[in-house]
Amino acid sequence: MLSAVDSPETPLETRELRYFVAVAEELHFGRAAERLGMAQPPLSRAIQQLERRLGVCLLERDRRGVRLTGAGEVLLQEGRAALDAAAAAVRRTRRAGGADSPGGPRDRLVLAVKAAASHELLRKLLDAYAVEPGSAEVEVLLCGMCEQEELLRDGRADVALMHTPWNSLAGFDSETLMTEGQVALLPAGHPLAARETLSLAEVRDVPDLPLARWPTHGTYAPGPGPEIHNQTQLAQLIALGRTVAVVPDSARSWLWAEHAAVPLTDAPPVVTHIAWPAHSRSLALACLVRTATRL
Amino acid sequence: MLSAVDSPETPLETRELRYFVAVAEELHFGRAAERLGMAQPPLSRAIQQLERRLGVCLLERDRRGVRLTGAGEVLLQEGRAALDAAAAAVRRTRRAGGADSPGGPRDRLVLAVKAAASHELLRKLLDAYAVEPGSAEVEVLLCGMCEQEELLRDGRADVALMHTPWNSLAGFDSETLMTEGQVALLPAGHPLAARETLSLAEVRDVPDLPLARWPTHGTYAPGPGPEIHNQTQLAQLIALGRTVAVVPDSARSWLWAEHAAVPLTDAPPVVTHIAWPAHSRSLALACLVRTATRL
DNA sequence: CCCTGTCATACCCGGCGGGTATCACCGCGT
DNA sequence: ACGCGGTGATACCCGCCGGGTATGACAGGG
Repeated sequence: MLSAVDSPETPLETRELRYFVAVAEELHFGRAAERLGMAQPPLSRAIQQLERRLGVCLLERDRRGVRLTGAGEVLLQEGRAALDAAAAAVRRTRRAGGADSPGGPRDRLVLAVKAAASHELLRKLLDAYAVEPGSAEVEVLLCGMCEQEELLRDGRADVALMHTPWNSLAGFDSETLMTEGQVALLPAGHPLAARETLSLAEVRDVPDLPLARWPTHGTYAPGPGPEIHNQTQLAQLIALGRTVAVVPDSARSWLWAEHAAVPLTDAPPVVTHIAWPAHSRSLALACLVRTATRL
Repeated sequence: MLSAVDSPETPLETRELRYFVAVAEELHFGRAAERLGMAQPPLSRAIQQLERRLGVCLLERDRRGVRLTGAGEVLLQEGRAALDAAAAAVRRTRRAGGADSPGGPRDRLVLAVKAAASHELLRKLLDAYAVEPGSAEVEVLLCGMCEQEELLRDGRADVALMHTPWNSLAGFDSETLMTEGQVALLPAGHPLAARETLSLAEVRDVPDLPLARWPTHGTYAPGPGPEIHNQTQLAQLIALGRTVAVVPDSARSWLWAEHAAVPLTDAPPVVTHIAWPAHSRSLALACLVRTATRL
């Protein structure tokens, strides 16, 4: 009631964002406070202050738990992005601080790649880049299926190999490297393994072979198939005749004798991109991108 | 190859970022402090703390003034982005707070358009959108030549019409709307006005007609021509025979009798895009984009 | 009913962000 | 050469606010 409209530019500290994001993710003040390493009352107070400062109701406190309002959803998303940006600022500054050359910052690149991605492309890229004149040391950061975006956003990586449609290129600069089709991966002895081609619908409807489920941003879509954590596990399950999977053509390079690959007619093509944070101005990065597009 | 030990994750408050950005932009602690509405000593101390926390030297204090180190340049750029993200979080949350509909946030869109942009496209877009089922109220925010990117980044706008090569689409999602050539705009009586076509080199080298200079991000490139602030001024100067300008085809809609437009053979085409912050999930926005791409 | 688990309130304290006064240092003017 | 102005750095103090502990209000469940 006192400072009703204190609003003219109150820039919102990252501490407040961290607090809100924690609460919004946990939907529970106690757990959020624990995660933040603090007590619950000051956290409650901080969120209240935040709501008053924004003049917006962010959470609906039902006696039993907490729910996000529409504005809360927005702040959760935007707040995560802002926190990522701040974290990226710290990481990139620290990295630039080591070797201090005013013209072109950092002579080291962190490249994020799916652990399950095609090894061949990566190998060719690294080999070609290593002999480039402007090349820098490249640290390869192997990650899970959908982590590249986060790594790039929060500064843990400088550049990534991404695969649409699984990764989103939103918010990054990117160049297309290659396009490939997809194949159904099934046990060699299965009746469908003899087919020349298959459709997605056929693969999905095999009664004795539930389609394997990959994690998307840490969570698994509901379904009958097994939850896949890594490529070896998937290969094993297919060899055992327990599941079928839809994978890019390049997965053929790691097929077992017990596997069969059948081209899919209507699966979306998988496009490999090299992506980096918008507005990057590192010479080493530009050189890597150039090398990649020329491979 | 292993990442070095980052210090125990000190997430960097936006206050510190504001301080550093101010100092980095002013390159002067006194002026920066004044701009921040505070005294100089605490600002010095804050920057020192920041440098110690990051373990990086950001500024080179020469007795006379201050210069940025390489790491400082990085932090300036990244810090601005992070501050924009935080500001955007505040603005978008406030806007979402008004009408609280948990499914689709905000039923109002702010569209940023160059004041000098083609009126026709905008008119068609707004008319077509108004009759769409999922449409929202659209506030048109007229801005200068290069402000759309900042408006979109810091949340003052939800969507923008941009024109490459002047605007950069880096960091945004976008769709292409139209492509047009460019023409030379010169006084009707000028000898070159009778030509069928011209080349950029010819336009640049007219001795009595220096090429007009548009601001790029608030600053003017050096050159002999007059500095242009708005379309009316440009039209006047051309009509007076004082300058020549290179403008998109669509500028023909506002030609005066005293003007002549001659197509350029080698000018880069101007592409109009509709762009919005990556990861926007507003239904109203999606509908606007769909409308735009269809007309 | 009481017990449990939730978030909110009340109150206190210490740290730190910010202000004032001052210093150390250099370039420059006469 | 010397003082002067202007730079950023240091010293010190204080008030605010972020955070902790204790407790309250209120719902659901045994």
